[in-house]
Amino acid sequence: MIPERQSVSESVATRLSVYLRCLTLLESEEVRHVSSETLAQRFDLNSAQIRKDLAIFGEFGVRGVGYEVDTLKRHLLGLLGLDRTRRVAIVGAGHLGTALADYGGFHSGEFEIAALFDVDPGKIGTRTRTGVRVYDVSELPGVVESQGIEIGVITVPGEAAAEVAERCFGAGLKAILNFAPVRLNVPPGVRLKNVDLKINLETLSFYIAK
Amino acid sequence: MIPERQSVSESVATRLSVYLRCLTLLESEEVRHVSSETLAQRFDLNSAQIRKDLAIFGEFGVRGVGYEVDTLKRHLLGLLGLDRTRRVAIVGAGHLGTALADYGGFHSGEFEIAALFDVDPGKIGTRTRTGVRVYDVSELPGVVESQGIEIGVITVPGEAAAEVAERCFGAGLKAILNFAPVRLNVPPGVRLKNVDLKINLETLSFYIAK
DNA sequence: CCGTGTGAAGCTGTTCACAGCT
DNA sequence: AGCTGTGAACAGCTTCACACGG
Repeated sequence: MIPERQSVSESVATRLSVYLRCLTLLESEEVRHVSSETLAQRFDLNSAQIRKDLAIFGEFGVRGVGYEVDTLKRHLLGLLGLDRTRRVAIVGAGHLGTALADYGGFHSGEFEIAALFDVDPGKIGTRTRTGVRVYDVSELPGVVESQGIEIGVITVPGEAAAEVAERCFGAGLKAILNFAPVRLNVPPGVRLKNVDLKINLETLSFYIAK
Repeated sequence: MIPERQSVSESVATRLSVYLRCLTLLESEEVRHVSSETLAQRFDLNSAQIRKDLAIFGEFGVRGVGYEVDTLKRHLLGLLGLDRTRRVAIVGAGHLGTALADYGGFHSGEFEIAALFDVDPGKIGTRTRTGVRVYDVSELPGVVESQGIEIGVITVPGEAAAEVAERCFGAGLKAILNFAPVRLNVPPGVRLKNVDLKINLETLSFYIAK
């Protein structure tokens, strides 16, 4: 009935996260119940898709009534594995890495940036503005283990990314968000997502060209 | 024959950018000619897809031979509108905005971060490490016009994003890269791409959950 | 009667396989 | 002979439309 994670498509997983955000907004407006049609109209989604996405994981709605905002939100938090704080390590304490470490958007209890890593002796031992500590990359396995870190964010230059990725896998990280402009080969069981800023800009450029 | 930009799918546009990167790498290795099959094997792509993507825009290859690296690269640069430098404005001179402004990955001649914008009087008039100047957001239309800026990057907090986006449209920007965690409504003719870090992390979290 | 959950239809994007050009 | 360019097959995702349960 409930499918293997690997088999659920990226689009569905992404939309679950979108639905969660919509519900959080509705909750702050003290809306108690919502139908898939109302959700769809309000947030520019397709109602059938919402129902189908949710139905993959169970029957969260009530026929003839709709979904209870609070209940559905808790279900989504559970599905997304956000019923407990997930700890994140950022490898690469450059400007981007430290900006992400201090980025307010993550500090809602779902994610905690537990540590930064770098090779620069001048950075190791320091802390960011919000107090995230910078460790030597060689300490990655130990810190990941002791702090219960599960997700790695790679913000090193492209040349260093492949080696850093190997270290992340070796340290036991099971999910990687990669900002380096290179394609990484991941072992089975590890999930990778790329955020390639240059490719994003080039794609935009394509549509305004000519 | 050559299709309207709007009709070309996002995936194709993104892959053009990927192909460009592959060719740049081959060029640096002084490889002169390449077949779709070689490209596919080397960079883990599908050869039929490469051919089909390229064939949308013209006949860039030679049957029985393959593609000339240099020629194809120039075609791709042209298609992506990168045969001249595209100027970019970043709105939001916080840590993320300044990190992006100084990010080395852009400085290959294709893009130039021409200006930063903020509302904080303490930031206005300053420059980043690499010399990008911070302007008052109210100066957006004037600076966009005088500097020939075409692409906007939004790195303001979610609450401010909708208003900032309107200012970008008003200033005539035709492409927006949005880092704020909100869905923006764009007028026709403007291209939007979202980079939502929280959604990326939540999607990763989904796959390591349970 | 209303809105969910879902089979079926429709559509988009990917891959195959080969005709045709060099 | 070799590899591109491309119609046809295929796969996956989205949307429709309605049966079913509250």
